[in-house]
Amino acid sequence: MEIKAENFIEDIVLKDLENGKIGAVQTRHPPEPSGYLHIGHVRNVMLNYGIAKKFGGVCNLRFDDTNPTKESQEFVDGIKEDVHWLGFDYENVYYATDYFQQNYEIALKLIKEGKAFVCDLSPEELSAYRGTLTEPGKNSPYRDRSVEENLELFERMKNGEFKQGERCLRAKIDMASPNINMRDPVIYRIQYNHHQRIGRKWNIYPSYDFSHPLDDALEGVTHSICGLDFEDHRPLYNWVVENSGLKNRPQQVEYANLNIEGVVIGKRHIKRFVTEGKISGFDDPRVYTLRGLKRRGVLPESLLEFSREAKVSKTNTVCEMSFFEHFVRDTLNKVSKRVMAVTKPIKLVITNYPEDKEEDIILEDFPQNETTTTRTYKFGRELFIEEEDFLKVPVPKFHRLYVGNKVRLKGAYIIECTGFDEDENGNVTTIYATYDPATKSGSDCNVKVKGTIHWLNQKHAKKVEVRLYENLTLGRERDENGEYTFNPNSLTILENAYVEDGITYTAEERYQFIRNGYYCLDSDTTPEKLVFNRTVTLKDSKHK
RNA sequence: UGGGGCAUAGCCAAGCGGUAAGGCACAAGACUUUGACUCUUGCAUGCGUAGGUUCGAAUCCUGCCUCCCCAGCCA
Repeated sequence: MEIKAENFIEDIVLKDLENGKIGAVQTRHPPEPSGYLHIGHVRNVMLNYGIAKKFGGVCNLRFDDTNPTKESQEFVDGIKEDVHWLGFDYENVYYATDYFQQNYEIALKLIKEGKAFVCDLSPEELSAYRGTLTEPGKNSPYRDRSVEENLELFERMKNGEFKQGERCLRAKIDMASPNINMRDPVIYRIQYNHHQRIGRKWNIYPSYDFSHPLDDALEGVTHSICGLDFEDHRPLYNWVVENSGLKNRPQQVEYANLNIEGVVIGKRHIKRFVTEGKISGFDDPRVYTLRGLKRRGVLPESLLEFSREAKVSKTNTVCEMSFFEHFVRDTLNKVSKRVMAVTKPIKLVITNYPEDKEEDIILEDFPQNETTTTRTYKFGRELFIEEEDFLKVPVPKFHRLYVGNKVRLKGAYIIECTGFDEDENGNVTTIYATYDPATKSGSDCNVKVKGTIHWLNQKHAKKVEVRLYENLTLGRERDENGEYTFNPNSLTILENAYVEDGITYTAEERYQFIRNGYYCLDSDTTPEKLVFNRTVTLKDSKHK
């Protein structure tokens, strides 16, 4: 079977394979454990695992844990869980800290070759020496220290003899480079914070620009896939690899991150809202972390499909919310149990139906599948129907209830509306209708109606809570610290709904509340109280 | 005013010198015991812009404009 490249990254990989530049592909998924994975990460995860799998290579999970001030074990565990939930199995779990000894030895080698030096400039001075976007930088006065002095100083940095920020190790490249990343970048800094994994073992930490290419080469990564924002770092990435003395030659490939219109993805903001107590946690259903999405009822298949269909390119991608929701609906439509529910109940009386009579109405859970499980509704004289399914005065193309019109009660009979009561404010209080016994669902009847509505027997309706979510967004205002405020519209909207009492709901199932959207049980559900989260609405907005 | 990128429909995107794929959204219609799903049809004389090369240009060349990224001892 011929393997075809589906995007420009696969194209690069395929060509490298074909012309023998590499023997087998190897990739890595390199999250920094400084937050939970969010929807934007899915494509990166998928690209790395997907390409490795497609071309018969391996993909390792590697935590880029070179900055203990931002990282924690909580995020390491969380990311592993999330990757697993998405459906990927990593062959190996590595940590950048695994390579600290090798990183250190390569730093020593660079110093000995005169390609790195210890700099005493303070962070502020270093910044001033770096120059600006339009002006070249100036050489550090410490740039020409002898190899011996550099070696000694670096050793003392390692031994913890200096304060944080007092000295650093820099690569000796070119202070006049138009690419700021090449102006003698810092490759090692002093760091005394406790590290979640290695404690206080090291006093010096390699920077991303130094450790990442080295770790790629050390692991045998062939293609180092990353965001567009690292394009400027590629020359430095290559410089490090070339001067490392390592024989592997990993190649950095950049692509555009995937965003969704109006969705807050920044770790910084999400963390802040958690800390400020604005949201319940990283799994708040209003936020697009994988856990938030999961709690809201989104299935991993939808995320994968979404990420696959939002094609990879190098243009800044911001897709519409409707594009994402399409995949959520598409997946849910295939797996959701169909259940009747009423959110705004209005009383319907079938005037020619006996008061004491009750009938079992059996509906299939999955009308479109072979699955034959069913649920039972009790039909009776007094029902609830959805407020919006009735209009005092019909509008054109409205096919549901109004006086004189016929509709089918889902799974039961065809009824004809005969009248209604209203209160002094003109609000409809009760609707009256007659049913036609010959039209029972399943029987051969010639009556055709355009509308079908759902219903619940008042006596068997159980009140539940439903939560609708507005996506987390940032307000326009800034607070006293200059931070964007939490948009007050990003609320949880609590509503009541009624469902059939005799049905058991479980956290594993997804439900399509007919004509109301897809729901799942929230983790706040208790035996006494059923709480549903609305995942996404049905694609039905006309004549509401 | 430096460097690095990207420009094709409302959104995402294919296209790589031979006459603009596909998906989302939208619109119309069919079907329907969910106005869902499914199906059918429509949707760029046009590829940021101005020139040039060519029998022929979204594709090649030149100029210009827009937008994104870079001045952490973050990643």
